[in-house]
Amino acid sequence: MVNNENNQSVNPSKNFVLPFILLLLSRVSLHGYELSQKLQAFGFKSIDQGNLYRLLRKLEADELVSSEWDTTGNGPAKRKYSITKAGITYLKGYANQLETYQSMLDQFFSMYSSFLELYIPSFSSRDSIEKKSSQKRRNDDGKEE
Amino acid sequence: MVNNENNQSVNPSKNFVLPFILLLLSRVSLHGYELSQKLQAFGFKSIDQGNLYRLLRKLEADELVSSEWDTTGNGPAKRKYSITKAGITYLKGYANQLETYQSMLDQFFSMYSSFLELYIPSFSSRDSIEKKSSQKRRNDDGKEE
DNA sequence: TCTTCTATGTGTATTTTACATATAGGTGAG
DNA sequence: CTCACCTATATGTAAAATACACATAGAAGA
Repeated sequence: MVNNENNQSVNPSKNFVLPFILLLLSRVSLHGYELSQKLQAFGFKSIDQGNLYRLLRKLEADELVSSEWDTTGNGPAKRKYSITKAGITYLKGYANQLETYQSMLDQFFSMYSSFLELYIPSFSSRDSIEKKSSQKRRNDDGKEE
Repeated sequence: MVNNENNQSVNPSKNFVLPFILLLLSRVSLHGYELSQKLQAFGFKSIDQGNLYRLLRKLEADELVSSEWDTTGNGPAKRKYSITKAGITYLKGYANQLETYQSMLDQFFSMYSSFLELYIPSFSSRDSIEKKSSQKRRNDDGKEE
């Protein structure tokens, strides 16, 4: 599931959630249930709990994360996950893939704007397509041309 | 595979290529081989030809596209695909999902910048993270603040 | 003739995802 | 005290998606 260095899938549809998990764990150790909630906050509306726990065990087997039981606090024991050095390396690789993905989406919406103008002639290009983007991008020189 | 109106997957990892196919067909009719090439130009580096043709037949069965044999021109006969009215409706639905996806990526890279600053203190935020984005986004008023 | 490119497919194993279910500690209502 | 509900982790398995191999066939050119 976790591909090796030269085999990281370029197809963004594979394990999309994985880089998000690694990124969250790069900040602070979390257990599965917390991860599930943070991922939902990220926009993953239907994380399958069972598969998430299975994925975490797989990541541990691949040594991208490590875990230990946390019996402090109340409620059932929690398995607290931390990222490993290898996990950080993978995070960087996945981030590169997500950039490609992002640029594909940019291309999609650029073309989609034209589509809307064809099908809905009254449509003005600023409405509703691009406004959900929470961030802007800069060029290398920091200007925004 | 193609979910109905109330069941369109929020998980962007499912059938990521599908909205791109519908978008391409919304502009001009294409046959599978052409689609394959255009998708590669979009950034899909490893479209499986066999699965692409299978997906197109599935889309036709679901009436999101229609096809007819094109025997003009030279070379083997081509199956020319066109988008249907239902296909256009689905395209709009998928576009909404991709917006969510885009915002998730924005959140990812926002957090990832902080990560890099922690792990690579000399990192300056304009370098290498955001520069691969081919496009910029505007606010609703058209300015780029 | 042989290779290469265009073009469309099928077969099938593997991987991923979806859905159901199990276990168990803790909290609060009634 | 028992029942519902939340936290927390996990397994079993069916369905869907993807990867990889291979088949067929027209046309072009060496």
